[in-house]
Amino acid sequence: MAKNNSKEHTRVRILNSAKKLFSEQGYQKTTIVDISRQAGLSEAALYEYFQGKEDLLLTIPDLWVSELLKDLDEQLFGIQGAVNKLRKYLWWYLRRVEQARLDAKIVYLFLKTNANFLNTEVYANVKKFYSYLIDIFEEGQKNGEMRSDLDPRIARDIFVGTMDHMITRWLLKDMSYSLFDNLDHTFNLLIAAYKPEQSNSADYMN
Amino acid sequence: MAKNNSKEHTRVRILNSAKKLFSEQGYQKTTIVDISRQAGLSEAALYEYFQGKEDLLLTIPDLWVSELLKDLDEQLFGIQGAVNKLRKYLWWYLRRVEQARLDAKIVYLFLKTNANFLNTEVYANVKKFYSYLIDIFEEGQKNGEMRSDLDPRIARDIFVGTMDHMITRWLLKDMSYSLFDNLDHTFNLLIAAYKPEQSNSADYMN
DNA sequence: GCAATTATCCTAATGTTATTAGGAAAAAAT
DNA sequence: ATTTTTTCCTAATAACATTAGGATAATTGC
Repeated sequence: MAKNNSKEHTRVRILNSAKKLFSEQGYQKTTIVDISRQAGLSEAALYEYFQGKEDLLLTIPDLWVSELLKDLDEQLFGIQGAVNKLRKYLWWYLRRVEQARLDAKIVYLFLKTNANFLNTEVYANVKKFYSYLIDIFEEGQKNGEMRSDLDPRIARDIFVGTMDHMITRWLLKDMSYSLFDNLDHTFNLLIAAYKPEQSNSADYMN
Repeated sequence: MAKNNSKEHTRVRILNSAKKLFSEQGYQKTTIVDISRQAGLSEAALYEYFQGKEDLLLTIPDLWVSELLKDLDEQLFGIQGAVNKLRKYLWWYLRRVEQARLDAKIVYLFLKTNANFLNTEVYANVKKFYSYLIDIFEEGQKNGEMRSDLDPRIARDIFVGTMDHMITRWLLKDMSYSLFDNLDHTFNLLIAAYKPEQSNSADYMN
């Protein structure tokens, strides 16, 4: 345990250094020397723990996204109705993003660039993460919360697109405000897109 | 003219080589030697035309985006109503993207990564390009096509987010289908989000 | 037309970085 | 206490981006 512990500890230390430097200076401008110094090691020692710079870049989001995925089920457990689930999904995810800014920055700004991204575990997990939404939209259609002609994949595209855009903008603006500003309005607009065309009555539910 | 012409010609040849290679192999994996060979030059000669690799990366989108911006006014000229303008905006832009896949790939996958992006002419132009939408939403509110409580900036975020997401996905999937598949449905959903709450009648307009 | 100037290009450095070799020091196992 | 394994380090090595310095070709001014 002691061995494993210190080995794991060093690994984590390197990851955190990389995370910090990548998100501060960008992937390209961060050198292996930077990272290993920050972690209190020589460059060569770093290669005992990671295959190289790219491996480092891909491992960071891998950990974060699989952690998210694990939490997602639990968060939505017991929530009734598609709209409520959707709302929880959005609020929960944005909070996680605000809590893990560095990870988010790496995922949103540096990962897509990478040529190997599509063959990564991360990519598979991101897909799972988003495909969850499809189930929610299908549920919404079945129970009448959402319009019957809604294509769940397109509904997902709009939802994910809006989320991702908000996050990317926030990251580019140096995370200088809260992602929750005006979130209610945004959410209501999205719901309006998904809702059945209303004829009358029952507008006081919100 | 002859001088200028051949100089411009070489410049364009280099740009096209870079564009091709960046979008094929990614920015990082493309070397200056690759680019200069492809353009039929030595590495050093390339530096007569561009300051370096990064300059090359930033110049490509710069040209494309400013060209788009020039065209935009003309495209929307004479179109009546906010919904119609929005529709035209979407259809026109996606066509331009399909026609300039390499440029689009560079803008969407490699540009945001770059640390200097925010200080670029491109960034300023992208902002202009998107802020056009705000005018459209304001017009829609004034003439009653859109709900009065609509925040134009948020409406824009949803619109741009959805577009960008569609395009990014399409690029990552190797542009293997048309961006226009299901576009009508997507557009209708978005419009539903923006429209005033309808009470009755007049549902047959589409 | 011809010397002078300028534009365009090349070969050969230089410098920065990622990655590896080869082995020392420390820790763990026998 | 010796062997084995883990962890780390000081140099290489190698891939690139970028520059130096100058050759060749084109253009200009006379």
